[in-house]
Amino acid sequence: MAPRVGLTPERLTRAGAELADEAGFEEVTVSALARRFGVQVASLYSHVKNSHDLKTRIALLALEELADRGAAALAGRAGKDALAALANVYRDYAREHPGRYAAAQLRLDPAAAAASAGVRHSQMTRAILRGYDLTEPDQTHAVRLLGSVFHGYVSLELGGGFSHSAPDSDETWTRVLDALDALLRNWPAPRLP
Amino acid sequence: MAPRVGLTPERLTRAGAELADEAGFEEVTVSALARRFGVQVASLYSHVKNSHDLKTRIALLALEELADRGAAALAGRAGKDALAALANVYRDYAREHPGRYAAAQLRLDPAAAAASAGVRHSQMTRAILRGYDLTEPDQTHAVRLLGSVFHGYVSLELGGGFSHSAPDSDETWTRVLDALDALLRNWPAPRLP
DNA sequence: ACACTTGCCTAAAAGCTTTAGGCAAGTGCA
DNA sequence: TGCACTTGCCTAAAGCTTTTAGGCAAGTGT
Repeated sequence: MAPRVGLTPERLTRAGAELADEAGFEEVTVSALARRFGVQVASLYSHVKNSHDLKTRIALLALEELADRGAAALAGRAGKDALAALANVYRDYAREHPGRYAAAQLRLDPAAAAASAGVRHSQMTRAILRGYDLTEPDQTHAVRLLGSVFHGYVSLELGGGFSHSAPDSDETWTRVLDALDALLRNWPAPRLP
Repeated sequence: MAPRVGLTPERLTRAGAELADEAGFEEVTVSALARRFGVQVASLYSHVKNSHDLKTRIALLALEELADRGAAALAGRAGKDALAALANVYRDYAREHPGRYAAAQLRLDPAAAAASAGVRHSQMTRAILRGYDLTEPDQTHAVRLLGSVFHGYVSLELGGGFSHSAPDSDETWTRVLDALDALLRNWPAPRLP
């Protein structure tokens, strides 16, 4: 055995993300990761504080990757084009990397959350809304709605909620994007009680 | 110690649900439950197949409770009234019982899923759509959209995504419901490419 | 009163987490 | 080149969770 394998927090995080995609995020464990590197379990504790720390790092990696993809997809697009592009980033990422996507759903403590790419995500959604005519408080409402739909749809679809029933989930997805576009172009005023 | 505590699968499931709400669904463990009943760990294995079985039972309980509340809330309501009532059932349940709500998100194997209250949930959402003018394929699209928004919003809100930023999440929630109502009253035709 | 069922017990193996302390492979500096 | 120093991975060990196997005695039915 090579005396030094070259462990680093970054390599552990990447390997953990791969393991999550292959076996599911719940299977990501310090032991499993050590096994994967052919190394004793205790060795990982020099690079990672504990199991929770490892999972948090994977979550932060996933959020960064998602934000990077989102930024790339948004470049040069506006309006419905931009809306669909960002939405597809989330959906495609979740399908390609289900374990990482699950990791991104991890509840982060406030410290980690502040240092995460979470802000970039809401900024990207807000950027999309520049193509529509919404004033300030409504923009925030719309950001939250879009976030809810993207996350909710992807998460239900990944859980198998839409499989085995017609029509096809792809068709619903395009119709949902049509509907959101229509809604944003015609955002309703607050309803008086 | 009383020689027989009176364990049953039902009591274990209920106690597990309470534990989930108090400590979080990840803390629900056969050991913790045994501790709570003042009983040896191995004793639980006569009533519950294994850890996964226990969690599945809690998930099924939560789905049933949610469906019951939904049915009660929907009785005698239609249109936007019904929409808001069902939506609030999800949101309120998640706030009152965060652990149970997390349990309801558990990936069920197809067997358990078929025996779950999942069908009642989509039927209730479909019932709401009777107050709007949608024909068949669009109804399914709308059911999926509503499910996504309800689940997505509640889950982001529970994760703290909307706290510590103005405006208040309650306000966004009512505006989101207004928006969904408007959207359903004005459901867009498929956009031709 | 009897056998029978069954509820909870003890025992034990196996896996994951985490801490403490050690040795030797690399690194820096004279 | 040789030395001290850092640090990467190791062994050891304790604690907790899961799960199976087998046992005794509290209830149940006849």
